[in-house]
Amino acid sequence: MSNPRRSLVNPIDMSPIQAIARDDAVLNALVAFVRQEAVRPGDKLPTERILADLLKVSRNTVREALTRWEGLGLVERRQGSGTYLKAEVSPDMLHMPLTLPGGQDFDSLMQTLEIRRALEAEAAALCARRATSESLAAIASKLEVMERVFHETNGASADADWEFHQAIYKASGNMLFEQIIAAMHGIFHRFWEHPLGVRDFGHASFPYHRTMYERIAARDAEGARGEALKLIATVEADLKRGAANLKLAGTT
Amino acid sequence: MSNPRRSLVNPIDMSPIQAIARDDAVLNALVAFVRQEAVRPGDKLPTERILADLLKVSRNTVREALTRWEGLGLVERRQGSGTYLKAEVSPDMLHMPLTLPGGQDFDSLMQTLEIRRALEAEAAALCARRATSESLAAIASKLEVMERVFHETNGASADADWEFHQAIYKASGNMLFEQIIAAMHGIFHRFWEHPLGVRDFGHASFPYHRTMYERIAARDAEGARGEALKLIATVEADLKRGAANLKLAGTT
DNA sequence: GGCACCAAATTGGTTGGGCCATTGAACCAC
DNA sequence: GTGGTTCAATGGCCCAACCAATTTGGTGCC
Repeated sequence: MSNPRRSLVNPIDMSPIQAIARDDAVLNALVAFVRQEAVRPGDKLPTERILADLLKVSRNTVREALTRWEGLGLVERRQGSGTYLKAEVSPDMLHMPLTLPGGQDFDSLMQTLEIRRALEAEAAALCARRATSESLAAIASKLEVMERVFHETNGASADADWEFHQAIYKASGNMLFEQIIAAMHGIFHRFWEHPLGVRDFGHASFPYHRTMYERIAARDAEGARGEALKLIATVEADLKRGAANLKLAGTT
Repeated sequence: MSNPRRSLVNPIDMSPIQAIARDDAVLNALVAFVRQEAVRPGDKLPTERILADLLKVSRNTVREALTRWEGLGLVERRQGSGTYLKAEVSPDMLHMPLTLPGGQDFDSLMQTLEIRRALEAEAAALCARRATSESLAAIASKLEVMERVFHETNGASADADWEFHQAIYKASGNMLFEQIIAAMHGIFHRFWEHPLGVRDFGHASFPYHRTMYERIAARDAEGARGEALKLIATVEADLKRGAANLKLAGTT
């Protein structure tokens, strides 16, 4: 036979690289494609069948790669239509999926609010320092829409409200604020599906949107932070009110 | 963007009709299985073939579901061995995939620091209000270890430093702080593998650990917040110093 | 018994084929 | 135009293999 001790001493032949990562290669190719073709968020990506043929891999492999991106919120798939880019991608992007327990109970909601209070205040302060005239105009526009919808619908301005806040996060120059707070906001939306007796939830926060905007427009960072804190405080009060209702209803 | 006329006419809100998602059902079933069988992180999950047969779906569908979880870091697959749980799962988990472009440059690190500044300050304030005597003792213990290691090793107390901060997050009574800041911390450390010329990085923050602890022990929420801000400020200064070095080195 | 070695069973990774449900656009009747 | 119909494109799912890495268990040699 051959040398029986070969396994103990391995002088050369160390090429462990490139051993795997078939579907990772698909994603890298997709990143290259996006850059080369200047695909913008919202644009359509090549179909799975075309990608499979182009990259000489099975369509199933393409699907698993896209499934990973879908889980990370980078693409959106619409059956019968196509796959669309949802966020910017670049070769050296850092994906950091964070999963944390997000219950539906009062304590969990209160915890998300504590996170939001910290971030909302900081975002408002940063926004006051960094907002460009364009982003200020965008914020003002969202504010006006929100106020108009609020009066027209007698307070049902949740969507416009959220867009106003998002404009502030964008203007803060740090997209992490928007991403993290968006996750917290998602919990609240699942919460509102189960209505809990607080009819005017969020109404008390209404006036602080304009005062916060005014402090931002005045480049008053600490003032903006203060108004943001007042705004969150009203939401916390509403939440506690709802928790009280829930406790009453639960003990019947 | 939004439809400005919708509010005038029809306030009906249809359900977000969505027949089913086959692979979502697989994940839900897996969550149920994990809870029922008390699977702990590190344990092995059923094989793909068994799951497919058990849930009466194709193995391909099982794979797509697991691929999503793998992308979120919830499971780890080892070819030839099996699929292993990597983190706790619960029916109402909050997935927060964060993506920041160019995770290695100065701007990205600065963004993570801005998040950490907001959260660190709030956590310190909450900790000052809520810490029990036990958690206070734990924080003091971590502080002493850190200070001792700092002097013994001439400043190489990064791990002990981190444990001190974690003790504060735990004492804040809101685990979201620890988890989110841990993610930010992870980015920082990954970057620190590439040393960048700042030899005494983090040394300036040393004295503020004790002052922050003293404000917490004194139940002085705003004082603790202030010390936390000072601490982060020194890290920001160090980072800017490193960025200056990097720019010099990069333009040669 | 203890150890190195080898071969089969197990398990995730990939392939290529196929069918179904949904979408959207072109087309047609009214 | 309006409203339906047809039809190709596309993602969702299934099937039955085979490949590659790992584990496992046995075998034979000290």
